[in-house]
Amino acid sequence: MDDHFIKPGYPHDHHVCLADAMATAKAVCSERGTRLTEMRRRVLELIWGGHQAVKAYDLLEMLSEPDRKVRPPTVYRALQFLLENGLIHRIESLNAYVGCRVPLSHHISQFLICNRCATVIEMAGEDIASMVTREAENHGFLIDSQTVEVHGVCAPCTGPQT
Amino acid sequence: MDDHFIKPGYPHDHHVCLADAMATAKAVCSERGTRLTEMRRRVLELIWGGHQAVKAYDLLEMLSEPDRKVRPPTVYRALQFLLENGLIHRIESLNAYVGCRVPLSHHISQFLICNRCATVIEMAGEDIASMVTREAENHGFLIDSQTVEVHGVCAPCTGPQT
DNA sequence: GACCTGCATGTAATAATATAACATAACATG
DNA sequence: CATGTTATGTTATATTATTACATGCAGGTC
Repeated sequence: MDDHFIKPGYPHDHHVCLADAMATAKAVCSERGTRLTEMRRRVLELIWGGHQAVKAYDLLEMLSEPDRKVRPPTVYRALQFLLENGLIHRIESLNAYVGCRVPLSHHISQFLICNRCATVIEMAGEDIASMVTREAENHGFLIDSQTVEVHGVCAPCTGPQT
Repeated sequence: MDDHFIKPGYPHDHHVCLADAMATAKAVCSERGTRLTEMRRRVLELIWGGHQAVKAYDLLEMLSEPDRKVRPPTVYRALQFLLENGLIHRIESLNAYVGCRVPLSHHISQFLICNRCATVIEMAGEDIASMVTREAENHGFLIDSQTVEVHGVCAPCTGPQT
């Protein structure tokens, strides 16, 4: 299998994902004139610690020191910033946050969520998105945002065969 | 427009929806040998009070009397029962619950959610569902359940024209 | 540099959503 | 009616998120 396309859930050199994500974030913010502050950078980095969705209060813990506790608003504000800038997604069915691979059209989200290993795979199903749009139009519905969340078992978790 | 197909969001004779839903629920439970108890029936009825999603704690309030307070577990248990029997859906992006129009395949949910009037329209997009399934299969992903939640503005809320 | 301004973060309190654990009641059935 | 099962009641608490107000810090302007 081509190494170039990373499949979350399979072993891979994750620090490439992380580095990529951070570089992209920097670029996006600089282009938009928004500030990727230390706190926001740390939160994004923690979320990109893997391909699992991360919970706000887990971030809180990870950010806190015994002496220096971080409080919820701090984390939620960083999350809001990252969401607004399309750098992360919220997985509604998990109340958790995951790094975005395509920080452009962030009102379209499509996820495969593994119930075993919790890995979240972001799909870029143009065809699904446009079919959803068409269906909505048939109802005279004006779309703001669309989300697809699929739960199940990812390929590595079903075993090598199948 | 044909009166026979009710469009949530448009004026209609809602007690037909309600009556339908309750009759279906009764049938489903009787067929499955599960019990539609008084509490479950009341919760379902409240949820079917309209085509908006209803929050658990709003149900709590509606069920409580000044003297006789209903507690969270009671409501959440009723909700769980109704979910398990495919009589309601949970709207993840709202933390709220809405009546199900198709109490069969309840691990496929597709909703149009109006940001203005909060009406939830359940779609039955076979084509969307199968495209999602196909896309998941391409990733070697084994589906348990799939959810589509689309936010935007429903037809009546965009005005009569458009 | 001194000063302002605006954005970012800190802090305290609390709201909103949901579950665990155990006690009691209602129901079905031999 | 005794018994096991399912449903509900009750208390406490866990989890997720926001409001409101105080403080700090980065960048521009004089």
